[in-house]
Amino acid sequence: MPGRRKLPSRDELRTWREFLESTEVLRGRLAGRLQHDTGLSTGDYTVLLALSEATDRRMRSSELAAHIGWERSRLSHHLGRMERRGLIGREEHPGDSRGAQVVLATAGADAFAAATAPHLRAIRELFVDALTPAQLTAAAEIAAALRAHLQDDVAG
Amino acid sequence: MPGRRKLPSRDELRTWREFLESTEVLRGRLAGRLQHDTGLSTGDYTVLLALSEATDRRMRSSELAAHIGWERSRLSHHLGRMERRGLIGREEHPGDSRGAQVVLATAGADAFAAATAPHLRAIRELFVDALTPAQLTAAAEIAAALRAHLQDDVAG
DNA sequence: CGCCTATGATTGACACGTCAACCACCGGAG
DNA sequence: CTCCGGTGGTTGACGTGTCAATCATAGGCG
Repeated sequence: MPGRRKLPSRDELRTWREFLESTEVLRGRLAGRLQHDTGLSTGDYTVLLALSEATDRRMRSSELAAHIGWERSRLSHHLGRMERRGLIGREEHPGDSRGAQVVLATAGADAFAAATAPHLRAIRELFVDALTPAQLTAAAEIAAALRAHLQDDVAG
Repeated sequence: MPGRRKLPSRDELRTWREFLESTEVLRGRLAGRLQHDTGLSTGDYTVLLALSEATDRRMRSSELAAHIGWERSRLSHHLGRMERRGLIGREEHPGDSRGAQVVLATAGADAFAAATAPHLRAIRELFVDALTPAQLTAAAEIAAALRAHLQDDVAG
């Protein structure tokens, strides 16, 4: 089936490059703003958000990893850095001494509380405000289509 | 102006999160495929592409940085790694001893030649094929809108 | 010519991510 | 009880990215 092996057209490629580049710039700009305004990285924010919403503000490490979609190793490294800064703590899991509990520290809760409004505002300013309502809808559809397609790609 | 300070709605936020996440997965999948198939990172590919298209297959370092939109420091680090692997070489610029010329090495040209078809095919399979023609057009428009908006954000 | 600033490029420190190896503990089979 | 595979989690090595500092030369000006 020769059709299956066709390479992308010039236009498709240009679309890809511009899509790639603009989303990369967007991501970087948002990260820079968060870092500058609040001293947190987007990774920090993701972890703190998950812990804030967890019952008792603590979560098993692998549970946390699954919840935010990170590899365990990545999370472990990141938690190490966050622990050094006093944002989170680690405690032994009662009943399974392999396990670790990640607990939201006071400094972490404070940092998250201070960060959330500016961060959401930045998302609105840099992403939502950039697009028309129709484009925003299209973005959601594209995201869904990509997710579904990439899912299939892994499975089959 | 209270309107200006409004936070994104739940739907807007969900769109943002899914957009962010799906593009991240896409990027990672493409990078993994390129790495696996050809031993090159996306950064390697970007640099090699630019050098391949340059007259005489060489380019001034800062020129290259501007062309691919990288910071000079980032490029310098990356070139160091690529030079170690024999993909590129560095020569003194004739007429400006501050300058460095980056030259495409034979190994680099070969690696790029071998990588381009698989990479383009991966872009088609993972990105182009995931979207309907209408969605692809929408993606191009979104990219353009984001680029324009982020441009303004820096300027004004 | 000798100074001075701007520019081209590199470096070092550090955050972040992936991969593979590893360690410790759990729980079941013999 | 002992062995053993599976699971939870960490570690080390290394590639990648950013920021700030540094260094050398270019090029103009006195």
